[in-house]
Amino acid sequence: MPELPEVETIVRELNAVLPGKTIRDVRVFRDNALGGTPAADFRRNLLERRITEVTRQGKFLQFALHPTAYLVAHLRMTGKFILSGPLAEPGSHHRVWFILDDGSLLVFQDMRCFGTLTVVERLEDHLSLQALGVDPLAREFTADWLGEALTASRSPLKHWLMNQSNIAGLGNIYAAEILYRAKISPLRPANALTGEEPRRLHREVRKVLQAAVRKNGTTISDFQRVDEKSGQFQNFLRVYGKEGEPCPSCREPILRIRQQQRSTFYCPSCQT
DNA sequence: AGCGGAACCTGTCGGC
DNA sequence: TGCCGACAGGTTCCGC
Repeated sequence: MPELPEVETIVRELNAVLPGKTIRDVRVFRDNALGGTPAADFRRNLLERRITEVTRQGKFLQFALHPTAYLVAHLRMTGKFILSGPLAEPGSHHRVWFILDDGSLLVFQDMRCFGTLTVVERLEDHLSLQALGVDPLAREFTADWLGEALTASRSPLKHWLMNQSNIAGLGNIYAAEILYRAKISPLRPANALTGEEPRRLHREVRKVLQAAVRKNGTTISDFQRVDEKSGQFQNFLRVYGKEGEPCPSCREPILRIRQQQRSTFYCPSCQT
């Protein structure tokens, strides 16, 4: 489900309310997300820790805890964090409740059970975080860096953009939207870009992500913010999910193809 | 290095 | 109505 703009939206909203609150209790209703850690250990590692800050790296959320440790979360396809008042019973997709010292509830819910929750002492201990590439909203993500990085791979661009060890945070929707706006075919090998193309791609990565963050992300079927409101960027998508509809620029029908077992939407006439 | 396939789960939608 | 396959904002592992 969520890509960088959706995770960024959640992080901002959590950060507005969680810092200063202490985890009084943890209730695990289904433990798929814990990666084999026994629920009792998971609970004990979080009990009586105070949340100091919520940050993001790529699509990972990081809850910094006092006096020590981090809760690292990945929402995968259908994970959500919802803030709630006290509840008597868990909802059908509630997996974990974090009960806070003011009586409120941070609910981790996840229909498909792909999401992950991990507690580590130091962020350096989290292998998946260590494998991430540059965050596209960070200062290090420059046009020069991108141009250089692209030369190292012959992967199709769509695949390259979604590889989290290159750029951390892009997924299926934004990769398609970025390539459309940059007028570059998703099928082109990464190292085949020439002239101004890397610079154009860099500009669109930044522009699309920043615009999507301003709209609080994209809600297609079920992305929800912390307060259960929707994002609004779905109203600005130009190709994703629009197979057969006319390209906004040239009126040719948008195509849908299969790449790496995912749908890719693009305009075969504008994107070359 | 890169690709296809399968796996992890649940739900929805369209076709017959 | 009901069954069945395809598909879904993700990642990882395995074999060629």
